Amino acid sequence: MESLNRRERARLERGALIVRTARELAEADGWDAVTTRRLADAVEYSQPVLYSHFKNMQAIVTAVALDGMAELAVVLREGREASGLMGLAEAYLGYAEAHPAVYAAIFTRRTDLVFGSAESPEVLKLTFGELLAGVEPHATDDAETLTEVFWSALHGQATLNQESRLRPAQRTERIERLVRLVTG
Amino acid sequence: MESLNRRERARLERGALIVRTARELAEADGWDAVTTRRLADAVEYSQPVLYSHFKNMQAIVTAVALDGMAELAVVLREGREASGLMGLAEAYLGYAEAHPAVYAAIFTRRTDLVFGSAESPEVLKLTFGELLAGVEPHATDDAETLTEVFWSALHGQATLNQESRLRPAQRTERIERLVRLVTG
DNA sequence: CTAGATTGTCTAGCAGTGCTAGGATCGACG
DNA sequence: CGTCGATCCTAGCACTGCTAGACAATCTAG
Repeated sequence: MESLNRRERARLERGALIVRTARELAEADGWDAVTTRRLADAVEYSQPVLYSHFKNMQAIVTAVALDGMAELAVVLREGREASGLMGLAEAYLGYAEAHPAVYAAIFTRRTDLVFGSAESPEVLKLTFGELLAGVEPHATDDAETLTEVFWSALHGQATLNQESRLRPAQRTERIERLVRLVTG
Repeated sequence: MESLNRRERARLERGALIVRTARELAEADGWDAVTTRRLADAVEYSQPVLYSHFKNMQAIVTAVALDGMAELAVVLREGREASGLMGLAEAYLGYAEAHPAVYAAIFTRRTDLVFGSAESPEVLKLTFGELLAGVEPHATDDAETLTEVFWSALHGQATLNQESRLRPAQRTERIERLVRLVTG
């Protein structure tokens, strides 16, 4: 399992290159600009190479999403450890703003990964666990449901912010209000 | 202004037919299934006819979104008048669940309508006004910001629900928790 | 009632999309 | 040197949104 020969390592490397490049293209010009031809050009291979690594374009987006989820979990932990629920909220929205394409890949684009089942649960549970850990100290009874409510509220702010549907000047105030609602 | 001759009335009628059909197709098979060819087929005209009514496909989606926003405003008012903030929240999420394609057209699909400016403000302000009217009685100071927080929370639940990322069994509990957070 | 202009509609096509079948190329090995 | 196998690319399919230009229907004027 451990020892991969040169070829296998090269393959893995190239798969990672594809995901990395897709992410860069998406962050630069949006997901609509990430087409198989452009992506293939950017990694300097032809389109079929993409399909030898991923089942389809959707799978590439999913790979970017999974990477992003892992990053998000780390960011959330740091924010929480630094300044509790407020730090958590700031970290969440900060990540969504700093990496809109990745956030879209995780949450707003149609994905083939099912969330509730056995598919790719570890990294999601990790992220949800961070949220739960932040909310738990302030929950009187059902912390899990409260976490879902809190998460939804953050997600709503993230997406509505992204589309400029909330007043930008009140951004921080909205976060504080939300946190205060939960902490009581 | 008032008197439109037969032709102009027929044109208006057909424009409405296009929007109505687009909405039906979207609700039936999702927006990805709403292509210019299928839509043209469904209304029994050729594709160019669509473009004599709308600048592009995006404009058709926008038209569906505007119709939906008006409907949503009505539904929100009814919910609020029937049972206050809880009725408002139920109505909002109920509409999003009952008309997922329309809700997507309004909020999650990329739209060419700018929200903060003079473009199509009436109907949006109407909707936001309903939310504001529901939140205001429970706000101690800045009702508008609190409304944005509340709206974001609803929107988050709507979208995360749609993608089965929240436990379905706790749906009602999440709404109640959210409302209780705001009402104090 | 006819000739001309205007309006309406369609056919056919472009450039781009995701995706794939088949052949070319290149390496390792006998 | 020749063969085999993996790797990769060219070329193409069916689809997308969108549009130019030909055609048909309707209205207007004489």
